[in-house]
Amino acid sequence: MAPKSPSQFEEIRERSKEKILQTALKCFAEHGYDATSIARISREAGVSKGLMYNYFHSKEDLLYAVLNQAFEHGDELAQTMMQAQSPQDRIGVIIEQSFQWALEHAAYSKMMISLSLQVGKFPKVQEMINAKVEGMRGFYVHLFGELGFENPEMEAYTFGAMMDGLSLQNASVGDKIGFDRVKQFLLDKYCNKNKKTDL
Amino acid sequence: MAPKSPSQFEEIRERSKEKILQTALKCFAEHGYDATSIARISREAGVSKGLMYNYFHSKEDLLYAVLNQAFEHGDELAQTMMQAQSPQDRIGVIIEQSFQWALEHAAYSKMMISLSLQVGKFPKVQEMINAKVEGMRGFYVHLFGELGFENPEMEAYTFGAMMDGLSLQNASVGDKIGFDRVKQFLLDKYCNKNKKTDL
Amino acid sequence: MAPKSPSQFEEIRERSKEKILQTALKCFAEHGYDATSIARISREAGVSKGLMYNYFHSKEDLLYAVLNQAFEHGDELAQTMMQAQSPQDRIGVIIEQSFQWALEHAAYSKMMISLSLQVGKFPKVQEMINAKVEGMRGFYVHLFGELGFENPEMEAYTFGAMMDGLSLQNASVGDKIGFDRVKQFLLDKYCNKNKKTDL
Amino acid sequence: MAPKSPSQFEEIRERSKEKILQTALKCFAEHGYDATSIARISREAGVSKGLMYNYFHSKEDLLYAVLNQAFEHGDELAQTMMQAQSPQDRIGVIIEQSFQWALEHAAYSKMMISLSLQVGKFPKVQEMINAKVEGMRGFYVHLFGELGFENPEMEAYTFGAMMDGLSLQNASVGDKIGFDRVKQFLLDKYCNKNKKTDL
DNA sequence: TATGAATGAGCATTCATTCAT
DNA sequence: AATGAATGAATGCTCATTCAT
Repeated sequence: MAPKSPSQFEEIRERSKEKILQTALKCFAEHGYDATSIARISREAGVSKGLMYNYFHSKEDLLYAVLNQAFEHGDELAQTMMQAQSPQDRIGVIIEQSFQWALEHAAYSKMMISLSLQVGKFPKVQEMINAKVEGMRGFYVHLFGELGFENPEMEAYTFGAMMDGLSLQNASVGDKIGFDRVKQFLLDKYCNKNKKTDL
Repeated sequence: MAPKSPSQFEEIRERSKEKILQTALKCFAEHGYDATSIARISREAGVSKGLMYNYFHSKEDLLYAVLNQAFEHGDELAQTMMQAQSPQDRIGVIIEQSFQWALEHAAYSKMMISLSLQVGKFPKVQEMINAKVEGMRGFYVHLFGELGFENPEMEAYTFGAMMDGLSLQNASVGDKIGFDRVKQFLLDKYCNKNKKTDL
Repeated sequence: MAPKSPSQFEEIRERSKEKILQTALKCFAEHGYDATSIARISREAGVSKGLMYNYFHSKEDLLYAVLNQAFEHGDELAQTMMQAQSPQDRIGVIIEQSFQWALEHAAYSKMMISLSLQVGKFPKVQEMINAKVEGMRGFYVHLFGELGFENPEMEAYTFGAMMDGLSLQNASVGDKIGFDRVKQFLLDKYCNKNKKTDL
Repeated sequence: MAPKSPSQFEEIRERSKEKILQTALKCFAEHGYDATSIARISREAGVSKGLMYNYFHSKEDLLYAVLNQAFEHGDELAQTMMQAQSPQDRIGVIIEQSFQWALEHAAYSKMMISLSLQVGKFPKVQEMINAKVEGMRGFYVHLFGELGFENPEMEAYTFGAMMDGLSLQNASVGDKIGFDRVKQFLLDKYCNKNKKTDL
């Protein structure tokens, strides 16, 4: 009965929006963007279809919002990676984190790869992904230089391709070969870490 | 006056079928299976929607036909690869051919990757792809053993992942970094070939 | 400003649903289930095609809903029939009511007969109709026994067949011969009622 | 090689036409008019789709041709019936023949009833059926007069309705109650035949 | 006479989006 | 802020019919 204060409205808005975003991420990752209907998202988020259009202009808009949030998480991850001191530690952290992330968020990777393949359809998505990839590549090149490789650019590029390939494998058929062993192999190769990780 | 001869009909059939298959491949690759409508394929192939069902029972059937054609191409490639004599030559041929194939048939790769991500939807496709991949992996492991690597299994696996990753790059954003240089880098790394290719 | 109340929605839903059901019955009866397109029903009901799927999962579902409504009417009728005291009154009521129902709801009869002929296609419909018919037959046999017929089973069966035949006549060519006279003839025959009905 | 004589052509025409008609009757009876595609008829008749349009203007035309042929058979049957000498024999023959025909050609009855229910769609079919029914009714009325019934018109009408109803029963659920017993019951009732038939 | 490739209108169904309340 | 009824264009698919040979 009592009129709500502006801040209360704001809070309600944020809660609904967040709920929608989370549900949308889950659905997009689980079934893909195309196969996820607005009806499903709204049902699973417990809101009406109409409300979704209150916060997001269109289904595509919702996708961008979801991706932006996801990229923010990715950035936090990148920050963590860069805090390691020695180059060997840094690449170790990258390998560790990448595997962990890929395994824990397989559905999410799947969505990203899927989107990146629909070339003309989501130019904004392409841009977002490209920017990330380019940034990552620059970082890799520098890192492989520090590690003393002769051709850091190509090393960085092929290393990145390999990590992408592993992610693709995981996204498509899952962990059939044992990613733990692959991770250990890579750690040995790039960091000379002989001690087993506890994973 | 006389009815068309069976061979005339056969020729007409083959021509239409081939036209549809090619257009379907192009569309599936460019926009993905789901986002490609029968209407679009028929429009771009210059035939009626109805005709497609004269040759293919369903959209899914058409997909399988396209894939079978693709796999036939792939098999021819595999034959070529295995004819090289020394292990160094073999991996060289693999690298050369893979790059060439990926660049020339980016459409196929794109479609395959896209399909491999829709896990539950096309069990037949999964099977076809898995069988190929497993076969390839076995071949790789043996090859890296011959090449004297300490851990041929992991080397094979990471090498395969890298090639997949490159293919994915090509399929999503195209050749931005210069695959020629990457190819040369890999040839140098795995075959000690110092002479530049003429590309 | 405020969202519609649940009861408002409920009312709107009921109105639309009822409109669709009535139109569907009319169309199914007039042209048969197969020959009636969803487009036609929605057009005649004055709603969009899409809306129909808001209330009924499929065309078949819509059919079942229509049938259920019809059976409810039938059940009410059966209740009335059984309230008559003497056997003569009961068969009189049956004859009166059957004629009245067949004439007033020719659409229902037509649809039912039509469906009952498509044997393998709607097992559920077959079941529903068979159950009704069997129940009715049992009732008839008992009744003709009470009326003192020598072979109540056969009398009941042929009586039922005759009523079905009349219904079929009405459904196909309409009342060409004057069902009133037929009804009077049957009342005279089975109830010795000499007084004219007011129909 | 040798040019065919006109009579040879004629013979070929007749053979093809007859084959198509027979197959069409079989298909229409088995699956109904609507559910039978031209493709199916031509396939099962072993001719091309095009040829069918050489002999019959349309699918509807084919239906009329099929029905005409069928009615001719029916007429032969009627001739047989009328050759019996006494009225008692005549109605006996009618009952016997009707049951035999209905049981042997259930699919065919089904098609007729089905068609007769699609009122506006096949006016010609309606006409054909109505003409037959009227003719039959006249014959029945006369017969029931000869048999000494008080109200021959109504007796004829209800008798016809009953036979129709039995046919409908047979067409929809088949012989569940034992038509033999029903037949015997009717023979006893109308012909005072006490001797069992050998069926 | 005979063929079957080709057409296009029609079907049931789905779904992003709008809007009155 | 929030609802869900309503829309209509699009989808995969079917089938009677036409036509060049």
